[in-house]
Amino acid sequence: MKNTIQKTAIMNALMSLDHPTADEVYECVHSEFPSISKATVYRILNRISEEGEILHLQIPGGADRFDTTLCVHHHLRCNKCGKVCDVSVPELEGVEKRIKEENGFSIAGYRLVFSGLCSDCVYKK
Amino acid sequence: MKNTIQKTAIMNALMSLDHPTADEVYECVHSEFPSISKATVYRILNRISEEGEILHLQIPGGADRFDTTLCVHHHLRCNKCGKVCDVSVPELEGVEKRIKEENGFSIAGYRLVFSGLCSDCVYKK
DNA sequence: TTCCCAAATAAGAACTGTTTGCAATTAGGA
DNA sequence: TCCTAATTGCAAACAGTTCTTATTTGGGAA
Repeated sequence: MKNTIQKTAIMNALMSLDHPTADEVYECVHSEFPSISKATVYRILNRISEEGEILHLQIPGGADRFDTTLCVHHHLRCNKCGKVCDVSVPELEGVEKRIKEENGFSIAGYRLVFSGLCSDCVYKK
Repeated sequence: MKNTIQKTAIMNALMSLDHPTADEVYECVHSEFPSISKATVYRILNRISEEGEILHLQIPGGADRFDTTLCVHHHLRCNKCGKVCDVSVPELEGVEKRIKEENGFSIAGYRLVFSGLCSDCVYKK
C-alpha cells in the first residue's frame, strides 16, 4: 500500500478520536486538509481494516465506527449520547466452539453490542 | 391501531417467511397486493415491533430483519447465502448485571450476531 | 345504517451512509 | 528522472429507511 499523506492524516485522526464514525474521521482530517474527499476516507478506512490495522465495527442502527484497539472485546453503546465504549465479555470464550459443534455453523466472528445508557447519561434523566 | 388489510397481509407474510428483511416482506405482500407501498411496510413493521409483537433485528452490515420468535435468543448469519437462524447463548445470562455493576452502564438490551458460514454453505467451498 | 374524522395509506422525494466509475494525480521502484 | 500501477477527487449510483403530501379508510357516534 502506498504511503500517502491522506493515509497518514487518517491514521492520525484515528489516534486522536474515540470509536469515530467514517464521517467523524472525515471531519477531523478535512479540517486540516480540506481537499480530501469522503470517498478516500471510506476507501482508506476499509483498506486498513481489511489489513487488520484497525477494527471495523458495524453498529446496529447507526453508522459504522472504527476502533484502534485490536484485542478481542465488545462494545457498549449509549442510546442517548451515541458514545461507544469497550467492554470485555469473558463469558463468551468457548461459545464459538460450542455453536460450531451444535449447529455445524462455521463461525468467522461475532459482534456483541450492548445498548443502553452510559454512566454520564443515566443520571441526566 | 387500526386493523387494516395492509397490516393483516404483513402479519401473514411474517408468518410465512423466516427472518425476512423489510424488503422481503414488501415483495411477499406486494405480489398479492400490488398497491402496497414500501413506506407502509416499514411503518407497520416498526409499529408492531415497538408494540412487542415481533422482534426487530438490526444486523450489522446488512438490512434489518424481523423475527416472530419472541423469547431471548441470538442469531447466526451466513456470510454466503445471507440466511439468519436462531441460537440461544445461555452463557450470557447474568452478563447484563455484571456490566451494569462494573461500568455503571444501564443496559437496555443487547444483540449478538455470529457471522460465518451455515452448514449448507460450508461444504460448497 | 350512514356519517365523520383521526388514523392510516400510496407515491415518491429526500435523506443517510456507503460504494463505484472514471479521469487526473502521485508514490516510489527501476 | 521516468514509468506505471496505485491512489485520489469528484460526481453519480446505490441501499435502506424516513419524510411529505394529498387521499383513503376503519370503526365509533348519531
